[in-house]
Amino acid sequence: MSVYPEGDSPLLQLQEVDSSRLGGHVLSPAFNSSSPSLPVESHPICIPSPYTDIGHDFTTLPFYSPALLGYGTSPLSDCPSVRQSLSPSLYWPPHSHVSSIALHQQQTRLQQNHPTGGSWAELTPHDHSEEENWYVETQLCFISDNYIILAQMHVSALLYSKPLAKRVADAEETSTSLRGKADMHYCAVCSDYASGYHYGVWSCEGCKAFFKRSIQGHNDYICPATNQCTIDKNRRKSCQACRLRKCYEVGMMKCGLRRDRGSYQQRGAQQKRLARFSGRMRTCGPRSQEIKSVPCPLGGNKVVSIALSPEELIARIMDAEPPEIFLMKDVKKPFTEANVMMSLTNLADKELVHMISWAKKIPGESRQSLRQFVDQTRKAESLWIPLEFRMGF
Amino acid sequence: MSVYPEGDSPLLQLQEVDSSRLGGHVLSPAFNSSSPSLPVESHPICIPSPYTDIGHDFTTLPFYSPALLGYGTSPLSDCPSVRQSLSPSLYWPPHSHVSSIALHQQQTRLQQNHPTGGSWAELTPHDHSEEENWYVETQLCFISDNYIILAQMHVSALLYSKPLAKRVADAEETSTSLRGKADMHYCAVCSDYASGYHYGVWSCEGCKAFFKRSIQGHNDYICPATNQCTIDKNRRKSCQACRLRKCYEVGMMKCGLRRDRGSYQQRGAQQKRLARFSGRMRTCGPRSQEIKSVPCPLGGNKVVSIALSPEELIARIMDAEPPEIFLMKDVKKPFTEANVMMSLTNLADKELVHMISWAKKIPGESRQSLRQFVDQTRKAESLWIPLEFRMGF
DNA sequence: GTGGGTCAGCTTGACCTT
DNA sequence: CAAGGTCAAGCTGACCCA
Ligand SMILES: [Zn+2]
Ligand SMILES: [Zn+2]
Ligand SMILES: [Zn+2]
Ligand SMILES: [Zn+2]
Repeated sequence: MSVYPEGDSPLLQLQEVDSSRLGGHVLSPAFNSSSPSLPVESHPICIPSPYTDIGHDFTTLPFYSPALLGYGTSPLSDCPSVRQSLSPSLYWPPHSHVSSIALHQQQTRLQQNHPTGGSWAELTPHDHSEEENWYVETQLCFISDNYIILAQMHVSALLYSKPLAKRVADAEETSTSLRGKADMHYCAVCSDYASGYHYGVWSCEGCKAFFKRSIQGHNDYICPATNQCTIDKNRRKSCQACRLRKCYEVGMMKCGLRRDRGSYQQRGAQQKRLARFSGRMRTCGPRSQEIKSVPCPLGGNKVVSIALSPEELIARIMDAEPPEIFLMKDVKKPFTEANVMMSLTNLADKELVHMISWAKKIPGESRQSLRQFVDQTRKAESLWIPLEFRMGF
Repeated sequence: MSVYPEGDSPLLQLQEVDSSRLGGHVLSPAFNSSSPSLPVESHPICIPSPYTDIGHDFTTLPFYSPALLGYGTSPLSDCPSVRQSLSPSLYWPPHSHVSSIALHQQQTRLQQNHPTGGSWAELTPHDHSEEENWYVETQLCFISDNYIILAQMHVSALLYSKPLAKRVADAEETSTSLRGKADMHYCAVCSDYASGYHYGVWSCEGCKAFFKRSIQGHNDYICPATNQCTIDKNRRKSCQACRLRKCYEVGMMKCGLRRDRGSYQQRGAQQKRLARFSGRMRTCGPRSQEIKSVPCPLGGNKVVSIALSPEELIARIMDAEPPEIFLMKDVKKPFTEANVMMSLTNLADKELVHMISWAKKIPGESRQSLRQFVDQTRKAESLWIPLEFRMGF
């Protein structure tokens, strides 16, 4: 039975990798703190570049509303409020519009030409009193037979207390200052002079207010062109859709990046699975992916093409268990904030790929919703711009 | 058989034409020695756009190498010295490489912060008791059937010390007639319900008012995309530039006079300037565009899908007659070099847009080369960013 | 120092006047 | 009837405050 026809798989290159290394890990909560010898890392995961295909129609992509990447503390925090604001990684509200997804590269590249500083290299273990736990989380939920399959992935890392993006930006600024513009920041959205660090990025008053209005109310914008409008100081008013898209693209979030330090103590037992890495970073922990199957209260009344016994279903789910992924091998030395962040993002990319691949192997009704998910993800992959794009590597 | 064995020769041909023309015309020795300004050659152009798609290859773009646009003094001008100071920065030296277009943004940004020249800032309206006639010229050459179509556009502008609206009107007035076309009751611009026949076309209240405002005042719009925005009821507000362009394309005109279909009107001795307005086009005043058709010596025997009689070809060309564009409305006071340059650039931008639009209406073999032209131009459109970007406003 | 509110200035277009 | 005027409504962003 092929849950997902091979020909339709948009991520063939990834599935192939996944298939080759399906291990015996089955829903295991066990945490192997470090296995640097795992072969997973040796496979470069190729996320299709968002900059190659500009012919996509993004107008129906209901994906972008919340940030795709959620950075924050305490990924498994018990505080719902925190989680709600941080975990929306791949959660998109039904009402959200997708018209704002297409990337625009020029503006992004604008910020790229500064090698991120090495401030992080100075970090030493005793500095961790202010460290925060950043994470990237992805989750997928769909119906499989009579169950609701919920997959959660997250990659976490300990970072310094200061918001990473800002630290990177500051590092860039330091680099920039070498050219004489000491304390001048530019809006990550429109390249105008930034008035401050708003909603997680350096931005101008206009983009700040625009984003504020967008997240507060009206935001169903339509691009008159192809969702690739240039957003700069003079043209930012011309296309709201692309402006909002770019706001998200550069990392603007409704919830500010600053987290209250107290969340650090809120880590529960589950969080302890997370392992530290070199004293300042956590790997993805045991199984960064969790799979939960709960009875579907609605009763799978929808068509289930192939009925599976509980045992068979379990077997398939177990068989679909994805490989472990570890961050350590990806991280380049020195452990600059930039390097860590890039590795973290790459790891999140892999997580997403594995999750999709995993979901394909879950039998049953999931195919339809999975199809949707994959389509959206494929289009949304542009969001997973590796850090080098967003941070100037 | 191709008249241009190279395949890409039409544009090269254009280049040659430009070069020769530039040497003989634009660079005419009209300069007044009293001008303190830098000579033309000392201002290599750059119009580098930071917003250019870096992934594009501009090395094969022959369009911009030598000056496609000639900015210079009008042969009729009485104040060459001032003109000289204006013209330089929009010249492309023949040796310039297009590949240099794709510049890094930061680099450009730094360059932007240095407005070129300041001598002009001292110019004040009272210095312009003599009227000056500036013009922007654009030309396009391609093969249409067995003809080489050479289109030349130039826009002349009069700079006065006083508001020039009346002068403009004087220059534009031409009595024409127009025949109502059909039962069209939808806006020709945005497809909304038309409220009447405004400015020569069926149009809605919105487009009517928009066009009114545009011809009355501020109309230096900038398209955030590639001048190809979709203009409909929902998106017409998103791109003023494309909306105005479409207004002109569908035949809106300031004078709003209707022309009888098929009526011919001779203009000039050299060529007949037949003003046919098939329900939407009109001729309004002296035409700034000249169309020359000469037999192609190489005998373009390539496929001509539709054979047109000379009369038909002429008719089509006449039908494609673009609107007039005047600079005066755009120029902001004071007449600083920056303001004038910005207006000139905007004007050239509009010219290019209109020229492409015009070329699309020319039948025959031109389609292919036009396609190339448009594609390249589209890529190069980022070059046409108004001055405020290049001069750091 | 940032999130959010404020409101003058601008654009739009339905409606009105000439 | 159409050109041109009017102005409420919506958007923008500089400014302000907590
Ligand atoms: Zn901005
Ligand atoms: Zn857009
Ligand atoms: Zn309309
Ligand atoms: Zn446009």
